[in-house]
Amino acid sequence: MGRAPCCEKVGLKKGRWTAEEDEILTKYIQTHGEGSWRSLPKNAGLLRCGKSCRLRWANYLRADLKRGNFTGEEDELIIKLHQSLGNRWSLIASHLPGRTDNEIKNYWNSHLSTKMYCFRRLSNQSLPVILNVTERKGGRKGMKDNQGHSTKKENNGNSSSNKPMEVFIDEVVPFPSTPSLEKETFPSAVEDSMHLDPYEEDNERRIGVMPGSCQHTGDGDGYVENSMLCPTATVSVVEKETDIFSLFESNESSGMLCFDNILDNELLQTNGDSTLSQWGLNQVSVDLENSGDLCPNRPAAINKQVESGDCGTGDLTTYFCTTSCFFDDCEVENILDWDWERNELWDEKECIMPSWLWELDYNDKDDRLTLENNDLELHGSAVA
DNA sequence: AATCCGCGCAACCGCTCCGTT
DNA sequence: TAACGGAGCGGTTGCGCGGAT
Repeated sequence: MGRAPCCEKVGLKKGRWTAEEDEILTKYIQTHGEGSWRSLPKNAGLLRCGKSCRLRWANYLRADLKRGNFTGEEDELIIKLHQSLGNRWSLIASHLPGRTDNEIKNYWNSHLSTKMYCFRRLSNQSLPVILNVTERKGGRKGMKDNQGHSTKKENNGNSSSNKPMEVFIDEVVPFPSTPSLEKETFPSAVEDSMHLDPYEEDNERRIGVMPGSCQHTGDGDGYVENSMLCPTATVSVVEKETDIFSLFESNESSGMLCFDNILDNELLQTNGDSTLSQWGLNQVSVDLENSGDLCPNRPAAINKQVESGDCGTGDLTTYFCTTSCFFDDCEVENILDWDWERNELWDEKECIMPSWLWELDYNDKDDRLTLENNDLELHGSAVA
């Protein structure tokens, strides 16, 4: 027994709104104001469901709506808010004047979420795997046949409605979680990109690329603001027998295991001898007020905050970085920053896009971001 | 020129929340 | 306190445009 319909559906029009309908709805709301959506269609003389009227008004006809592409600032804000709030689109929209929840949701699903490179543990596999999450493929779907029936195939109970985000797996690669698994296949692109053989003499050492983020951790009043400033690819060296995936907490909403989950949980509460540093990551605190000159070794967003002076007395901000860029005065080996304008990952120092992160068959070694042996030494000594 | 395919986005659906009776 | 109904939210669908073949 289903739920009673929200309105009498018989005889109601569905589908795209016409200009005439828009005009009727707009004039009615301008005269009578918003609200009473259930009775509105009847009173206004529209053959539409009240919900449909509300949606049309809220998402399209309202005068205060902003049109046009999302700006870089809006992108950043959406990412940041989504990190904190999850899929609460209406809440996110309330922070972006002129943007609707529907618009932001669509934008997130089509632009922002699809380039995330995430880790995921498949339920039927004992070994963690790396999934290459690529952009959504497939054109029209669910087309109707000429009788107007949906042609969508049944999926044997694996309803996509249970999956918040579609994930397309190009390649599944077993991830060696401990040295005892050292002969497992290692992601070729990762291995290759390092110009290192992870299986040579020093077998204690293991190289991995973890998609990550710079993490901004509040203002000293005990509140941890889980806001992501930028996703930063972190090159880390793992020296101890640690199952990285034991650190991951399942993302409740998507089931994806993302690097941010690590930062959201245990790593935020760690100290110098923690698992954080085992992974070649260090927590760096910056005194925003007294930080002096801008440091190229910091994430750009931190420097931007310092530069703008957008901070109060004694404000501290914290971010995580690889060991090689831990010290402000040391030589930076690599800081990979997401370029929201280009929608690409860039090496801030070399000004190149490390395409090996996305293209597993990338062959042009000259343009490739490299991690030389001395980087490895730097990682190793600092971790120790 | 015709067809296919990828994608953006408007709109629908079903559920939950919350105020009222 | 329970029942009811309106409003709002988030997930999903599918239309239509434009580029590729």
